[in-house]
Amino acid sequence: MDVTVSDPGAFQHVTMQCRKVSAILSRVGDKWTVLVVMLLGGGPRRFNDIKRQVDGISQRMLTLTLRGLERDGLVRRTVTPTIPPRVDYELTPMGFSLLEPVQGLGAWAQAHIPAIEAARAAFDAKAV
Amino acid sequence: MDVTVSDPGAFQHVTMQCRKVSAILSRVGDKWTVLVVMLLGGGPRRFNDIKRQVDGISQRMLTLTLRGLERDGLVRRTVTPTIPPRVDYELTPMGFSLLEPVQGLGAWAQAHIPAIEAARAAFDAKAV
DNA sequence: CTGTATCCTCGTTGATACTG
DNA sequence: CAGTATCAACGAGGATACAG
Repeated sequence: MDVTVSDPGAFQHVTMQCRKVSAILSRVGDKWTVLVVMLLGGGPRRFNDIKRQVDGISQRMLTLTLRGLERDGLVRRTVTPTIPPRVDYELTPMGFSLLEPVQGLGAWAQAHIPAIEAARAAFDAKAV
Repeated sequence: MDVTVSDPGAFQHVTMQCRKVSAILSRVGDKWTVLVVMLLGGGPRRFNDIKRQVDGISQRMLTLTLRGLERDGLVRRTVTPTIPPRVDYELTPMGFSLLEPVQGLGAWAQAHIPAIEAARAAFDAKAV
């Protein structure tokens, strides 16, 4: 992309855009969203499947997370009105397209875990 | 990377890793961190320069954000003990390396703003 | 200029219980 | 099974004042 960061001035007139981008980014930094998206990257899942695999998430939070993703058009919710009801969640094409940049960041994070932990240890050591 | 998401089973044994990655990702989703990192991508800045350019950030939050970045080894803090004191912040090599994946995600976000806003409008319309 | 120290509020989260 | 409703607790964040 031509989003050259080396131009400081570029930040003056994109503030508006930055807000929106920042808002979207915050969803990626969300405690559960990324985990759910990554999981759904493996294919459709039912509500309780997700709940079981995303360890530690509460029913409430899973509902909210899925609603948010659905609202943003990243996930599609399919209800099969049987008894008991069955609801499947799956990534939309846009949801899948998010997977790539997220994995890029995930790869960076994974690659730098040792360096970051070392830096923290060094920092904390200095701070007594 | 070989982080194939098409393999559902891959999530069973990387949970531990996922936690850490998720924690790092949450910093990217942080309200201010990304903005500061992007700004510093344009070169070293002084405390108040950042405060002015990252519009809306409080002194307290800027301090905390910079401390966090410094602790993680992403930003270097240089104090010049003059009167009044002068403190410069700049990205470390690791900080710069973060720029690339972050921009990847930023580009995705920017490219999908219209689609997401449309999806939200459609969703909200249905919900009455 | 560059922080630190309090206080206080608001939003987010989790636990729990209930419904279709 | 797949939610919704309600409530309590916690922590992030802003405002303000002060310090080196």
